Amino acid sequence: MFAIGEASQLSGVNIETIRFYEKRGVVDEPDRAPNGRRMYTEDQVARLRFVKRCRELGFAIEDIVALIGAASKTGDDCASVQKVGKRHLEEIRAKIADLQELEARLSQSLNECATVGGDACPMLSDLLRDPL
Amino acid sequence: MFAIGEASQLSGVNIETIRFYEKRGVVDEPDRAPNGRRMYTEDQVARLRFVKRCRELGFAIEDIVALIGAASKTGDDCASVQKVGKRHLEEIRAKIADLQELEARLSQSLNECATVGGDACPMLSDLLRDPL
DNA sequence: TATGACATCTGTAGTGGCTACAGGTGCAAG
DNA sequence: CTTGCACCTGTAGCCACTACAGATGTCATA
Repeated sequence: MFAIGEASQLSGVNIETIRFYEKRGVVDEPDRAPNGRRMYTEDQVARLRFVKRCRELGFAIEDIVALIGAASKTGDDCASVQKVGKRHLEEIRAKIADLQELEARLSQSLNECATVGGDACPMLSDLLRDPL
Repeated sequence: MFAIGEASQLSGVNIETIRFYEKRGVVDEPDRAPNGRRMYTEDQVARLRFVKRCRELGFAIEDIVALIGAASKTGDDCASVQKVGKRHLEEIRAKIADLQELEARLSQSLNECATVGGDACPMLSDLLRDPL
């Protein structure tokens, strides 16, 4: 059994975040020691690690709860997992596309700004197009 | 002079968001009609459009305030604008790189999930590596 | 035994950039 | 007169945390 500080170190999840996950129902409430402190089993620490990896992959908490639900079914509900994963992958791809467009627009403005030199900043002109 | 609804339509900025920008000092407080309603000049509407374009490019509100400050100087403070723009561009590029790595990891997991079929979901196994 | 340094506890507030209400005023048309 | 709309203020909610404040417990050392 591990105290919350140990669980935090072992899982890489911040102490405050562990308590936050508990409040949100992402992880179960652990048993308490007689002095009221949280005591974690190895399995509970493993779940914290799982949540951490999912967050690193950008999954929303809601999705993670669903993934845990799918994993808890006997034999894993692979279809559900795939559904959540695919949707998330599409979101990531859409975000990448958005950001790449931003990148193109912004770097063009900045390029003009670097090559032209004068009174009115070309990047601002791009953004303004009308008087401020 | 435009009422807030007109200003919203002309600028593309939501009414609630206009009031929010005012509270945050992104745009100046407009004059009020005798009945207390906000009345916007063309310039104020143009500034709302400016803020909108900056937000579309992903600039933080704090950055936008700085950009407006630079634009208000006589002759535009092009150096400041470039500095803010370059920093933001770097952030965007960093985000793209992050997301591309996520994309790679996630799509690999999903691929395995699609090709393999069995009791334990390979995507979950990827995420778990330890017992839940 | 007293002291001080930690670890943990609960609960609340702040972050960013809005959005969504609740509850009120003002004004014109039917 | 009432319906309906635009507007007003102020507050709470979203997401996933993070950062306190203030209390209590635990442990090692002087």
